[in-house]
Amino acid sequence: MEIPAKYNPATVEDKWYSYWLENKFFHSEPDEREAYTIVIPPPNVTGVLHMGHMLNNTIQDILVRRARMEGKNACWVPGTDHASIATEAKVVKKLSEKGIRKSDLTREEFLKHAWEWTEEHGGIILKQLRKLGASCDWDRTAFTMDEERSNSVIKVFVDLYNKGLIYRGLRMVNWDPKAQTALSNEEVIYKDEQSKLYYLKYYVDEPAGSTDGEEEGAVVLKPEDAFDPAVKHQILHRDADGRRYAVVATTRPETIMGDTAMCINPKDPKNTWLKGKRVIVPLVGRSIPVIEDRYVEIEFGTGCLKVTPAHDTNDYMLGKTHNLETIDIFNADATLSEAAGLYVGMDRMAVRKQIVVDLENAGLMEKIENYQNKVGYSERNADTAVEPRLCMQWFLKMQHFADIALPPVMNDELKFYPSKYKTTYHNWLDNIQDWCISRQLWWGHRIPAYFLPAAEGAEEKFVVAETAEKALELAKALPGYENVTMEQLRQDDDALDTWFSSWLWPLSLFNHFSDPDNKEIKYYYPTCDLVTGPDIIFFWVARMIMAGYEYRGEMPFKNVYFTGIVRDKLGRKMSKSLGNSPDPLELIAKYGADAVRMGMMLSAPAGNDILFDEALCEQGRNFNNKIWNAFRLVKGWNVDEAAAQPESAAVAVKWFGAMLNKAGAEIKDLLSKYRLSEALMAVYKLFWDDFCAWYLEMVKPAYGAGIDVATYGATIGFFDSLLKLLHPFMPFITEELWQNLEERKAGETIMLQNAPACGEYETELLQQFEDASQIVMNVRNIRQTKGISPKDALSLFAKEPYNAAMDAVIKKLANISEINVVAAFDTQAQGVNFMIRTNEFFVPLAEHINVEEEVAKMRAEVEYYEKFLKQVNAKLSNEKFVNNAPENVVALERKKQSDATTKLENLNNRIAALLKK
RNA sequence: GGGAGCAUAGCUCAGCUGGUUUAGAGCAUCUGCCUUACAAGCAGAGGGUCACAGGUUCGAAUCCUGUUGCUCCCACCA
Repeated sequence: MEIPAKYNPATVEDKWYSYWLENKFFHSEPDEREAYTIVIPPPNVTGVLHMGHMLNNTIQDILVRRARMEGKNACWVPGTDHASIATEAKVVKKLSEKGIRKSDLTREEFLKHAWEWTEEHGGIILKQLRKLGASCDWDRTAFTMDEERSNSVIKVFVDLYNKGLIYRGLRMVNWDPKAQTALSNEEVIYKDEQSKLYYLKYYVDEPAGSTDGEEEGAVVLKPEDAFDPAVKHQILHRDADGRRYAVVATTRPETIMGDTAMCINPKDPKNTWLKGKRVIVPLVGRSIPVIEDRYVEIEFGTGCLKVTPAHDTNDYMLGKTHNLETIDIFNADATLSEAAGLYVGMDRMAVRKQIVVDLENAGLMEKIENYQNKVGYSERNADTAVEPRLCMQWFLKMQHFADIALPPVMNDELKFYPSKYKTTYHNWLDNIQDWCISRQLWWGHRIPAYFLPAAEGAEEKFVVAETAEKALELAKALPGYENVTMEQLRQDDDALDTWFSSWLWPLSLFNHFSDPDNKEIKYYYPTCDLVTGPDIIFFWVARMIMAGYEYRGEMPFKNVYFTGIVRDKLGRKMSKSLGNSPDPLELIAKYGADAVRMGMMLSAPAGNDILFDEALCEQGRNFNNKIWNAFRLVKGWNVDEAAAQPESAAVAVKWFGAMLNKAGAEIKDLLSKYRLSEALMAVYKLFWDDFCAWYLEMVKPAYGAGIDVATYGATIGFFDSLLKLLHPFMPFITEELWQNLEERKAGETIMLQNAPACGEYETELLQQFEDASQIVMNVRNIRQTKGISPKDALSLFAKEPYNAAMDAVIKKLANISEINVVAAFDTQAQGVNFMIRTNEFFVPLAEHINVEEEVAKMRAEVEYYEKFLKQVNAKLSNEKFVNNAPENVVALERKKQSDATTKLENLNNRIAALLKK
């Protein structure tokens, strides 16, 4: 059979993925085996695969495949998230391209479009996951808005409301004016921005020339004067007409129409003259009081703060404490409302530009400074600055959940990898804020609250129930509402935050809420590992833990593996605008899925960011090719029934068997600690270095000769074990080669084989081989430096004591004709000597020797060992060391001492012998 | 402003409770090879004052303190 010299992934990957699907190898049903469960972090239903998914899902697939090969009943449940705000934004955009505005549609019409979009584009990402080999149980594919998941959400909402944990309240929320919805605190991303600090003049509401409140020593500042915020005396401003004014620094001059007070710190010496006065809002002309509150930072700006309770969280708090009026000057889309009086209908950003001009023209602008501040942006609408806005929203009380979710993580019942995220988790739970769960969106789970007709001005009444029918029943039970009709009930228009469905994911996937005692949830829950990014530790991980304990009294998963963020090789985040994000599918097409998986894993220790470089995929591809060619070699051998097993092969088989046991145990240990990249590196070295570079070279028959039965059988067995160790990392090539390694029955797969058992091994054998390989490398080095071809056989002298166990191997790999064990080397012979540990070796080389060179080399060694010995001696002559250090450490130092002494003796003897001639 | 983490070879990282011959790996580099599995390869080699400064200790990359430089998270300084 002729096998091509290069591995071509494209020809095998689809074939084996279909084979796995046809045979339902990914499908899991509860049985008597131990369950191993992972629920996928559901990607956005309309999303496409990016490098982050590639990393995350590769890790999950490795864990799942490994678990399967450990005999566990592995179940990886896939699904997608409805991602309410992101998806709704996409649908709105698509509709607007067709000239349709959302406001022109009814809720039902809009949802019809959204579902169409979801069905058309949804699930593309799940198809893409197949390309990378993901072994998800596709029969279980779920969606956060399918029937079971939706019912779960509604049940939970009603339950939490009945428990008194959900409430409705007028609060300052983060408003996304583009999507026109509230956002949770977690959905706001703050970015540093270069902006301006505007210094506005607020004239005091008093006649020109007043001096009321001024103390002696008060300084009258001119606009051009430098302003020192730390001054300890009064500072005031007076214009040419003798009118006094205060200066307020603000980044948002467009909000002055909503000002209802000016605030100073009562302890601020600069501004005491303002106490009890009223000032006039520039341009607007409205008179507002000066209030005092210690919240104001004395040294910021001028120490005067404009208070706009409707448009700033802190100002809102101030407004509450000081009973200030609240003037909401913005519409929902952040244009100015009638209440503003000025600039009505203009967008806030346009108003900012215009009002600056108008203030300057009116002489009300003291100065403008450059200023760097933080501006909040919507996480899902990246170009939209959020606006603090006061409105009625639904909240979930979080303290109860923080209380139940903190202990299990802190005491390691539920483990985080890496554990540093425990601190992050702890801090967040310690300062937990109530969760704003309502969104003014249509795409999502509609809040099951129903408002009742109420008299003008009376407080709105509502009932919360799973269905409108139940709501009506509840309503009729209320005093005065006995005759209320279905038509009079009005369901809340808002939808729930996406994460309000995601936090139930491990529960709702196994139908906990419709049937809490069902067989599946009992079997698969708690799930085993969760693999996700640290960026959603609050959004998702923490909240799943809360829901898990609240509804099942049990953790949702035993371990959380936090992946890093995929960056480019310069350490920059991958982003569309930088164009530094490769398309995973293109990479797979170019290098093969196995190679890309390996490329991702090579540099991805848990929790560390991975600096992705396409060169890593190349390394993966090269490794695939290496495996492929090893296979070609082995399958190309002719088995010779009559051939006896050569000594070198017998030794090689024994040695590699030991090696495999050792590496297998190491790999198992690394995997159990989630050190996947190190586990992969261990397999890589085992295959490339130990198996290919050493073992195969040792057993390789001479050209044209056949291989004996025993060696061939052992080699096939080793290859089989290696493929199994590799399979979780590189599923496709390992299945392809495993299927061709030996006759297989229909329906067999490497996927369901047990990982090689790792038993005891002889450490002595490994040490002997270590020495032998050192000898081989020394001889090769001699050949290289002396220009001797590997084809010319050399002879080797070994000084007693010497263990000849590996002689056959040394002869074969170093092309040595004979190994002579002697008591002393012939001082007359020309050649090169070397040492392995304290053993001396000598290669006679009649004509290649330059005595001076050899002596110089050995003298350098002498120098090295003398220095070394001096250090060791110093240690050993230190009484404190000998008395305090543990016995084994002292013994080791003595061994070093005697070894170094022997080496020095050897070297000096050899130098003397060389020079004698 | 608060908190966490990091700093070891050109790059990416191991180095666990301090002691294992004056620090390891992969990649990259250099030298020699188209040797009959593989040039996507083979053989060999070079490369580090473990960020800096103190301290603890018989002994420190490892523990402590400080300094510097990065990274991330949280927080309402207009």
